Amino acid sequence: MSLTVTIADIAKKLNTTSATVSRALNNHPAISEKTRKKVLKIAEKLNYRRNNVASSLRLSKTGIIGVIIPSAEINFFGSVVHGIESIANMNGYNVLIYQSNESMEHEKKGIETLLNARVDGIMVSMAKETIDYSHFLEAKNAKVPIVFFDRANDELQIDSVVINDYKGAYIATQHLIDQGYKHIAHISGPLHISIFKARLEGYRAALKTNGLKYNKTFVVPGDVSIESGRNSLRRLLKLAQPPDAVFAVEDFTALGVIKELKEQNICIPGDFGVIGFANEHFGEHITPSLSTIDQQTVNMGKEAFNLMLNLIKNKGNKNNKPQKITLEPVPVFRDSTDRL
Amino acid sequence: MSLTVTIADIAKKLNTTSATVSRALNNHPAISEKTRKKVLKIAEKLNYRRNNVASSLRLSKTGIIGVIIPSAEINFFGSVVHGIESIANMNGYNVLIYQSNESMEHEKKGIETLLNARVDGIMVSMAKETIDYSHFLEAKNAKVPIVFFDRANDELQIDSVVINDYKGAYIATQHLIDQGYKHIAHISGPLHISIFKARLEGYRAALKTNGLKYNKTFVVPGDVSIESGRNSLRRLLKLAQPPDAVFAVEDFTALGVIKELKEQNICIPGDFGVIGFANEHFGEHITPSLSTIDQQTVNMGKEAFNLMLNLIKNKGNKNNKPQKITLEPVPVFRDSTDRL
DNA sequence: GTGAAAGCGCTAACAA
DNA sequence: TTGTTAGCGCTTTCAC
Repeated sequence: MSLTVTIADIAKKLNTTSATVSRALNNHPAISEKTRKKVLKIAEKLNYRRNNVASSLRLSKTGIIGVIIPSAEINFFGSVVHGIESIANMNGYNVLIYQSNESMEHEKKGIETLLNARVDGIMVSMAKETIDYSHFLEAKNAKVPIVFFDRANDELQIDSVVINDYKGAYIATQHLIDQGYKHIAHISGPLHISIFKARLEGYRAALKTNGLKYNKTFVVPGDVSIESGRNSLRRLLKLAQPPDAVFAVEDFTALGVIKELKEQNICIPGDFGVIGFANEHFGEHITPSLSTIDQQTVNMGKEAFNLMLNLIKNKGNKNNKPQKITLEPVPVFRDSTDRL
Repeated sequence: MSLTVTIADIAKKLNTTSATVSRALNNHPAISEKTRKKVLKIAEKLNYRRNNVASSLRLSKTGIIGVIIPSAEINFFGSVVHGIESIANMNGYNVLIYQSNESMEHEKKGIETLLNARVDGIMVSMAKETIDYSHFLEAKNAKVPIVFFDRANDELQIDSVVINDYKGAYIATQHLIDQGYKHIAHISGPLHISIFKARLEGYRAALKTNGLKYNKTFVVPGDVSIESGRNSLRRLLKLAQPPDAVFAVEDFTALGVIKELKEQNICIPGDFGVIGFANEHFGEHITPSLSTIDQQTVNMGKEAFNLMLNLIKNKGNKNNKPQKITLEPVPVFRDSTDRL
């Protein structure tokens, strides 16, 4: 008994050729119903399974989409991948995951690996560390469609799906103002990543609209982590005129802020308001529960995959300017800002 | 300019043959340093990239490991995948993810897809729904190595990595006893899943060892969710003689218990102790922080991959009986049980 | 509607 | 050390 059954084996059994069998299995129009049935029957009987590797080589397409994310352990990315996968499978694509661990080197290696694997497209949410973009351009040069989601870079002329971070930040800041907080600080993320920059701008815009003056010392650069939340808050509290609320660039930072405030016995939301960004699962369960901005993760994955599908079908429409889909942020207000 | 550079292109430039180029690129011993250097230089210059699809077809191996998980959105699985990936990449393998969404049908389709993709091995954590195992046997018949992690089935003669759930439950229960709780209840999971059954048994054993009598009304069947934690606790508190502690089958259930206790103004851990299982991320951040049993997720992924590597190297050693690695549960005691 | 033949890009046995 | 040759399994053009 041979380990792998090929179309040649089926052909032999039927005194026909591989070509006919291939056509039968692929529902080619020019095939008689009779032989199609015969082929299918034998295929079933021999437990035939198409060798997609051979097929891929012949067709120059693998039906695999590579996805590069910073970490599978962060809810947000797991959730976006979920969205991507659900719709990818419906369209006959498989998803190959590569984790960058927030490292640019890993990310470069990921692109390299995926290109070698001849994936039909690459979807990326950039690592925090990434400051050089040559690897993305390499994919582009290799004519492999590429799409960013969430952590994108606008200058690369690459399609992307993001949420309206500016608006989300604006809403978050406005909410703090509405709740009566007067001195609102912001702990930012790495500003070379456009979403983090946009959040800073949304924060500033909300201050301006409300006639609050923008105070440079109230913006502390962080790196999107619990620790950076803690440290940043400590710095803020040392100011001569400390803030009474923080809009943190994302939830883990906000969590660090809350932990530090609790340790210093500062009452949330009474004396200090905190709002994050991302709607990570834990926010619902901590005390006080965390106000935040939801990013429509599953939807983001689906939209990103749709962009990918377009690129694949249109063979990378280089004439058009890059598509950018912007999803609406969804406010999720909970206890950490609720002082009215 | 050709879209893809092949070894033939390189060979032409150097007036040599594909064979030589291939050898040079793969560091074959029988190649002169001189030609190796020349080849590498041209390859670099032409931006050559090996076509792994062709290579896979020739070598009958893809360097891809398929992983089937119930959902990428659950911390636990994201974390195990993280472990698998880290060590897989170190060994030159890539990881193809497939989500079953807890559905047996999806799981079957996943196996089918991965077999067609000619992955070098398949790693699975079974869907809750799965009651028929023919698809796993199909992979086995196709001589594709297969390994279970966490949600395994012992009867299939398939290698697996699990943690010692019995012992974990025993430790959790013993801890509650050590903290002076006298009336310990258990909210269980669906008992047809063996890990949940093992936890119930561990709980009973600990009671017995400590001379506490087993009270049937103290075991409430749940379904692994926050709501089931809440409801079960309400039921328990209505008993004539209510418990003063709960060992919950996993963390989300425990979270439901804590939420309900807080609403009823019952003091944790003073009046009531709570311990969970799984060490989900949120447990560290809620108030009071949740005592639990850690399952060594990343380690589990690594061990599972090592089993896979062995199977691949030994070409599925059918003589030996299946390997089963049992990891030790790691107690994580926090505030929710700390009343001494 | 079916068959013959070529070739996707790579690697390896064999020969030189 | 290098070249020749064959073939992995599939699909497709061209002929009949």
